[in-house]
Amino acid sequence: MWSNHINYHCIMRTHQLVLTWIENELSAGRLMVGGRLPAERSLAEQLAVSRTSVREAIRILEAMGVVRAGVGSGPEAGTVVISDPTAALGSALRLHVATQHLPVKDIVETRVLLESWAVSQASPDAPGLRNAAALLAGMDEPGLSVDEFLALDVQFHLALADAAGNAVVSAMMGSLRESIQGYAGRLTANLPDWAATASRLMAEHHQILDAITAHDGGRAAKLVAAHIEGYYQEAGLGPSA
Amino acid sequence: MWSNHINYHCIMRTHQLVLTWIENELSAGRLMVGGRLPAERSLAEQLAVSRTSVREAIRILEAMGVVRAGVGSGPEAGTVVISDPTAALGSALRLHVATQHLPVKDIVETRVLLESWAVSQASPDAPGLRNAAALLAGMDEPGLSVDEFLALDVQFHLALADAAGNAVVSAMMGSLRESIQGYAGRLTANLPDWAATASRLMAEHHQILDAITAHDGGRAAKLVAAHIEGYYQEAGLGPSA
DNA sequence: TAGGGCATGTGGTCCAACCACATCAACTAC
DNA sequence: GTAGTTGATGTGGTTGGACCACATGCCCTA
Repeated sequence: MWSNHINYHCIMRTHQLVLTWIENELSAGRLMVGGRLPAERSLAEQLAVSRTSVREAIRILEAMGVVRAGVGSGPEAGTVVISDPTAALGSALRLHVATQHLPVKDIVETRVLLESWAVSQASPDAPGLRNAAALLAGMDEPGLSVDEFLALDVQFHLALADAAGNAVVSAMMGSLRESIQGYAGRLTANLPDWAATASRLMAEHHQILDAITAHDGGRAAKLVAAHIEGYYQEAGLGPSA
Repeated sequence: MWSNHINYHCIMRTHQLVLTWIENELSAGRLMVGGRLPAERSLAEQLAVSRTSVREAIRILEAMGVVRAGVGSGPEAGTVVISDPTAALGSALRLHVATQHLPVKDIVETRVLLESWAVSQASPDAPGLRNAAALLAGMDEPGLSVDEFLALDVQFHLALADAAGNAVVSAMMGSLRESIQGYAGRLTANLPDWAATASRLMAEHHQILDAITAHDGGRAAKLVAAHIEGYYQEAGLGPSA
C-alpha cells in the first residue's frame, strides 16, 4: 500500500502526499508524541494542496491512533501527536470481523497464543503485576454487577499482557479484546449460572497470578490457555464457530 | 425531526456516522466482499450528509483495507469491498514505529512468537506448504539478485504463517513484515558475506520445511525462532536496539 | 480592579464546481 | 456490413470558498 520508500517518482493521491510528509516528520524526529501538527489551513498552504486533502490524511492518522484532533483554542485544541496503536488495530480487526473474513475463532485462538506467551515471559516483579493483583482484589468485592466484573476482568487480562514488557504484544492483545468485546458481552447471556462462573474465573485468576509469582511461567501459560478457552466453550463459542 | 445540528455535535462527527452505517451494512450482510458501495454522491444524499464526509469515511476504510476505490467505469471502478487486514495493521504498525513508541525489538520478538506458533501448528499437507516448497526451489536458482532473493524469502515466510490456517495470525505476520520491511532491507547492507548468509538461510529453510513434513512441529518452531533471531543478530539488530 | 464582549484561531461541515479516467453507445467513414 | 472515431455518462480526485461551533485571551468598559 503506502510504500515507506521513495514515492516521489510515483503518482500518488494528494492525501497520501500529506501522509508521507507527516510520516517523514515523525521518522525524522521533528514531530514527536505530544507535539502538534501545523493547523490544517497552514499545512495545506505549506504543501500546496487543498485543506480537504490535508483533512483526509489527518482523518486516517486519527483512525490509526497517531493523532488526536481537538477544536477551539488552548492546550486541548489543535491536532496533536499521540500513540495509541491499540485503537488502530482494534478498529481494523473489528471491521474485518464484520466482513466475516476474520473468524472469531481465529481471534480467540490468537488471544490465547499471545496471552499465554505474555504470562510465560512475565517477571514476578514486573510493575504491572502489582496492578493486576489490585484488580483481583477489586473483583473479590461482593455486590459487583456483571458489567463491573467484566470491566475489571478486561483490565486484569490487559495487565497480564503488559507484564511481558512487549509493546506490540500489548497492543495486539488490547485490539483483539476490543474487536470481540461486543461478541463476548453477548456470550455472557448464555451462561447458566453467572455466580458460579465468576467464582471459578476468580479462582483461576489467583492460580495464574500465583504461578507467575512462583516463577513458573510454563504453568501460568497453561492455566491462561485453559482459562480463556474454558470460558468461551462454556459460553457457547465452540459449537457455533 | 431533530436537526442534524444537535445530532452530530452531541453524538458523533458526520464521517463517523457514515462509518457506522457502512459497518452496520457489513455486519448485517447487506454489504459483502466483492460488493460495491453506493457512489459517493449517492451515499451522501442517502445519509443526508456532504460528499466530503462520505469521502473521509471511505478514506478511513481504504486505509483499513476494507475498501478499494477506483475511478472510471466498469468492473474496476467504484468503491468495492475487499478484505485486506494486513494493509491496516501494517500501516498502523509502521506509523507507530515511526513515532518510536513501538520498538523494533518488540516487533521482531512478536514475529518470532507468531511464526514459531504457526509452523508448530502447520499440518504437513496444508495447501500453502506446496507453495512454500515451490518458493524454496525458486530461491535455489543461481543468479538471483539480493532483492529477488529477499522478495521470495518474504513470500516463503508468509506461506509458512498461512499454513497454520489462522487468518488473524497470517494478517499480523504480514503486517509485522511490512512494518519493518524498510528496516530489514537496510540491515542487509551490514552483512559481511551475502552469499554465505544466503546459503545458510536456504539450508535453514529446508530444515524447517523438513521438520513440518515430519510432523515435528516442536522442532520446526525452534528452527524458525533460531532462523529469525540469527538473521537479525548477524545483521546487527542486537547491539543497537 | 472586576467584568463582559469581541477578535482570533482552531477543527467540523457543506457546497459547487472542475478534472482525469474508463466504459459504452451512437455515429461516421470505408 | 464492418471498423474506427467520437461523444455521453458516471466514477472517484481535487480544489476554493464559505459558514459554524468552540475555546482562549485580549481589550474595553463599568
